[in-house]
Amino acid sequence: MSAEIKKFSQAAAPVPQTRADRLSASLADGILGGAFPAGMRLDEHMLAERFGVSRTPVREALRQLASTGLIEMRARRGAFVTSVTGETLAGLFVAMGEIEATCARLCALGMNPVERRRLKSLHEAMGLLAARDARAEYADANRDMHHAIYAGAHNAVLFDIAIGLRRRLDPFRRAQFRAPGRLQRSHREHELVAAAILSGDPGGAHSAMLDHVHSVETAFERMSLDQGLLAV
Amino acid sequence: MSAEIKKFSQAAAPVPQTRADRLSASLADGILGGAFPAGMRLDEHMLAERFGVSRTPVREALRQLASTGLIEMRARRGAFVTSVTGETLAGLFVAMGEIEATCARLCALGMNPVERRRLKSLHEAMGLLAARDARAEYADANRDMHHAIYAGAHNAVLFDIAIGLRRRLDPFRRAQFRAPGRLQRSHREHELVAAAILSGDPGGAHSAMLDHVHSVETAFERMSLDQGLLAV
DNA sequence: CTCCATAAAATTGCATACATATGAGCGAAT
DNA sequence: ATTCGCTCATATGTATGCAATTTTATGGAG
Repeated sequence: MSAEIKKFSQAAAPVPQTRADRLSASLADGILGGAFPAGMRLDEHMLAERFGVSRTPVREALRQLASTGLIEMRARRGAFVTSVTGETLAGLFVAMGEIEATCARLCALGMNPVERRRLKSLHEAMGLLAARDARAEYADANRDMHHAIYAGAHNAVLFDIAIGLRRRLDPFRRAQFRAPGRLQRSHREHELVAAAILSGDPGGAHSAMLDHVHSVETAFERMSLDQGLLAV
Repeated sequence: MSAEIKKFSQAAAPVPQTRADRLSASLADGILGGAFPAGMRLDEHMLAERFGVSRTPVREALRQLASTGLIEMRARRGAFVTSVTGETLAGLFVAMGEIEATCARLCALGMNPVERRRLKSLHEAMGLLAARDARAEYADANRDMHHAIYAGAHNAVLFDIAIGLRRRLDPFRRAQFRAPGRLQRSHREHELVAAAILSGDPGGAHSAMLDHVHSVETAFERMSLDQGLLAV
């Protein structure tokens, strides 16, 4: 898989060589992991001291992160962790669903035999994981499956867009697999998507994927309501 | 329109306040205008001297441009103007078509009466321009029309993606309206898109928009073959 | 007590200087 | 003649210092 990602991805360097790149990755982890909560002001001096570097690579890392949507920069006012309101989150889910549905449609139209076989075996492996209720492994396989669909669309631009959206949504997706019975339901939805793609049904793949992402969003909303994750 | 853009757009500042922002805009213009040809190495010292600033804002502008796909940065090797091969250009057109088709579909599902009326009047005005063969004005109105469709999807993420793609394709779209009869044909295609949206036919809007973008791509390919624009 | 104006502090923006890696050029050995 | 390896110039990466702007604090007037 990593070869495919590397082939398509334009921006991200495989091994971050410069301090700014490493910082960018660390900051992204910190934001996604919750160390830097939404809305927090990211002071350049503080970050420089915290990571033991000067302000220059910090500034470049911030510029880089701003382009991913993780932070927001306002001239002469500093960088802020993007505060995700319920509205923007819903917008992200809708966009993700549309992009993934588009990829699925293109997969149904143009996946080659090798890609189809891989998609099928991935899906079947996930069935076993779902039966065992192996959540962590299922989540990993789920990521691979979705990436395979992005790649199967055979379009570098859509691939990058999809990867970027997924990165932004990742922190909010993590919780949803904890819902009871979610794995099995996710797998049933995948079944519809995979079947439509493998049988060459573009319209079916499109709507099946839309349904799936909508279901993920709903599962997330339930979890967030239960746990009070979102202050909407 | 500008209010709508401002409302949805996240990143771009309306008035570039910092030198890095101004530089970023200037460099983008230079690249899109042909002053910096594809594949050219963008030397930081050269740019700093050329624009009368230090390397620091130049570097920040380059980072910003890298995220738009206009240039490509390799660690310790410098920045290069992205060389658009025929393949990547085709990928851009496909992605643009899919995104625009998705927006059109969402428009058909959710445009409000005000937006519908505006879309209709924009389309009708373009009919007059096409009849007069007023190419420059038609191109402007065409941009407004497509922007109205992006906005009508009611999704900030998709809006930003669509605007970004359009920016990247802009230099290649300019020529296509010079093809004889292109305006009239473009307007007939718009007719199908607008009718489907206004009648609330999501599937029809989707496919009509896909057809339209494909037609734009074809027109561009003819022009570029005639003029030898692309060294494929 | 509230509000506004002014000034001080803090933070970002920019410039300059230094460190380090890349790649071109040259020379020697095979 | 070709290739390998070394040296050195050049360009990028990083650090630091100064300037400009924003924000906060403070003092006085209403």
